[in-house]
Formats: sequence, C-alpha cells, structure tokens
Amino acid sequence: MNVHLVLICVYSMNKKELILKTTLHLVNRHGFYHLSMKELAETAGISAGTTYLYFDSKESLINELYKNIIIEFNGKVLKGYEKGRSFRSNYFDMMNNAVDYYIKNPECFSFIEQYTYSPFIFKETQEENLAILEPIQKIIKEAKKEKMVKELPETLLIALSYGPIVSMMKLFMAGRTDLKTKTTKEQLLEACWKAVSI
Amino acid sequence: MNVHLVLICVYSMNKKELILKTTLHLVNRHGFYHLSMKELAETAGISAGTTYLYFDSKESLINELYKNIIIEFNGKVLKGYEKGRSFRSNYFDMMNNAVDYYIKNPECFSFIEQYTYSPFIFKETQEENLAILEPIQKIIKEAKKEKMVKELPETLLIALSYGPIVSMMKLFMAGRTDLKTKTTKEQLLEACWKAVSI
DNA sequence: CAAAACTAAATGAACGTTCATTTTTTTGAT
DNA sequence: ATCAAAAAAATGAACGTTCATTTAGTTTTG
Repeated sequence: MNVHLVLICVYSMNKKELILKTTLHLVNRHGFYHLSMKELAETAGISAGTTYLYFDSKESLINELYKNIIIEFNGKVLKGYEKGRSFRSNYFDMMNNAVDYYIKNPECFSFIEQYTYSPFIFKETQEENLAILEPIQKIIKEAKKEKMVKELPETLLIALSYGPIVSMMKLFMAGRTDLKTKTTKEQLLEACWKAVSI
Repeated sequence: MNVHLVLICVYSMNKKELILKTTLHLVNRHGFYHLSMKELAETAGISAGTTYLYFDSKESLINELYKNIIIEFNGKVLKGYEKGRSFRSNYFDMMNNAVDYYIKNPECFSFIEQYTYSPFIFKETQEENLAILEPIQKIIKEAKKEKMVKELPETLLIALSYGPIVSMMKLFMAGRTDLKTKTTKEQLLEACWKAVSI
C-alpha cells in the first residue's frame, strides 16, 4: 500500500517535473510571449490535456515554476550562510553560490528576470517579485545592525550586491564576457564586497 | 505646397506617436504577453486597421518602439559627456542623466528590461540588445585606456556601473526604496563611482 | 476489474491582419 | 472664396488561424 502510493507519487512527480522543465526550456526559447500549451505538450511528448491534470492553467503553471526556482535558488544561496561566522565569509559564500547557481542554470536566471517584469502575474505573487533578494537582504540587514557595512540605505547595499551580478550574467549570456573562470568571478565578488563593506 | 507637406507630416507623426505611446503604456500594464492589437486600437481611440497603416506588424511596432527609446535614452545620457572634461565629471553627469531618465520615464525602463529578455525579437536587433550600455561602455573604454579606472575587465566595470542602477530602479518601482531625493541618488552614483574609479 | 492516468478530438473565444468601403483632406480650376 | 474631383487616411467587419481549455473515450496500472 505505502509502496504503491510512493511509486505513484514519484511517477507523477516525474511527469510534473517534465512539464515544468519543458516550460522553462520553451520560455527561454520563445519567451512568455510565445509559450503555447500545444507546443509545450508536443515538446514534452505528452498530450495537450495532460498538462491540465497537473496544473490549473497556463498562468498557474508559470507561477508554480517561478516559485520552485525561487525556492531552489534561495536554498542554494542560504547554504553559504552559517550563523556566527564572519559577515565577510557569509557574504562571499552566499554571493558565490548565487553566481554559481545562475551560471549552472542560465535558463532559471533568464526566467526569473522575465517573470519579474511580467505584469500578468497573480496578485499573490506581486509582492513575491523581490523574493529573489531575500537571502542577500537577510545578511545585509544583520551586517547593518552590527555596523559592518557602509552607512547607506539597505536597498542601496542590496542593489550594489545583486545588480552587478545580474548585469554580468546578462553580458555573460550574450557572449560578451567570461564568468566561468575563477578570476572573473572572484573579481566580481571582490568588487561587490568592496562596495558594501567598510 | 510646402506648408501642406509639413502639415501632413506633423499630423501623421502625431498618430504614429500616439500608437507608440499607447503601446508603451499597455506593455507596462499587461506585458508583452498580453498586448492585444485590438485593445491597443481601442485605448488609442483609433480603428484596428489604422495601426497597420503605420506599422507592418505587431512585432515591428514593438521593435520600433524599442529603437526609439534606446535612441532617446542614449541621447540624453550622452548629453552628460563633454570631450576633454575629466573622467569623473563625465561619469557623474552621464550616470546622473541615466538615472534621471529612468525616474522620469519608468515605463521606458520597464519596457527596455522586458524587451531585453524577450526572445521573439527580430534577428537584426538581437545584437542591439545591449545597445543601452553603449554610452557607459564608451567612457569606461576611454577611462581604461588612460588607466583612470580599476584594472578589471571592461564588462565588469560596466556591470558595476549599470547593474546597481537597474536594481535600484526595480526596488524604486516596487515602492521599496526612495530614489527621487537628491541624497539617495547621490549615494547611488557615489557608490558606483567608488566601485570603478581608482 | 476498478481506479487512475492519459490521449486525442472538439470547443469557442481571441488573436493578428486584411480589405472593401467610408470619411476626411488636398487640389486646382473657376 | 468656392467646389467638385482626386487623393489620402481611417474605418470596422470579416478572415483564417491559433489559442487555452474541456470532454469523452482509451490505455495503463495495481
């Protein structure tokens, strides 16, 4: 009984994941703008109706994908955080994890950026739009309390940390810069660190 | 004779501009994703067919709007550049113009960001995607030659300048930060300057 | 065999675009 | 200044297509 339930669960999870993965892939190829449920089904090798066994609508599919990515990203970034460690260590490890995640999952990066600017989002996620900043915001807040960062608005400190990463990723994805070599990445992180630390 | 021609020109320019302005407005409200030519016509107070007297297609309309905004933005930013002046002065004035333009035209900022991540773009503009960085790239290149900036990759110096501006604008548009007060803007520009200058 | 998973065809609404027609503007002779 | 002819601009209904979603039926699973 239990075994059956688990197997069913795993199996359907696989199909659900397949749909999510295919969506991510297609959104990157054609954008939200041209994401078609028919093409999605064809690409995933399933029937058009199957998607609706796992998702209520196209929008909820996209929203769920977004939430999944945010959870994954924030989880990975927060792995660089250890309570009690120096701010510097936490900052570097978290920022490093963020960049690594984006380099490893460029489609997720692109999806998030597309999503952030799409006003068709459900109301509930409207405020979750900046959820991607939560991990960075967390340590900036802490560091600000302990006066380990410059006396600047919290938002500016976040922008000085996250902004350059996004810009570099954009340039990287356009083939205009390197980011995979240790040097460039370290230079990026070091520059961000200098911008916020005292 | 001449008077007639001029009047025709001005008149039709107005209608074209009306369509472009309405497009910008609607893209901000609903995203590319939900931009409908019918709604566009209704909102602009024109007939559905009229749009096609001025634009070949929905895509070319969007592309033309993008090009117009880029030209306007880059024009405004480059007004902060004077040959022979110090790098510092040029940097501050140009960056200041960029921020001012975005604050004054948040819809243009949002449109550009949406456009950058939309893969449905015509091939010809695929490379123009980073055209927004041209003015900043220009002075960074010059400053790099004269060793007025840190010894970092050109792309990183650009990312350290433009990235925080984009991030701050996003936070600003989400109502999460101030950016209109002189102080915050100056802090932003000063931080960018410190990140790139020696 | 019963339940769950899946398919394929069908549905109506919405889409971008076209085009025959109407309205508005311009022209040039009076 | 007037006005009919000509040209240009604008209309809006209609087009074929594509869309997201539903439904009824089939296959797979335990």
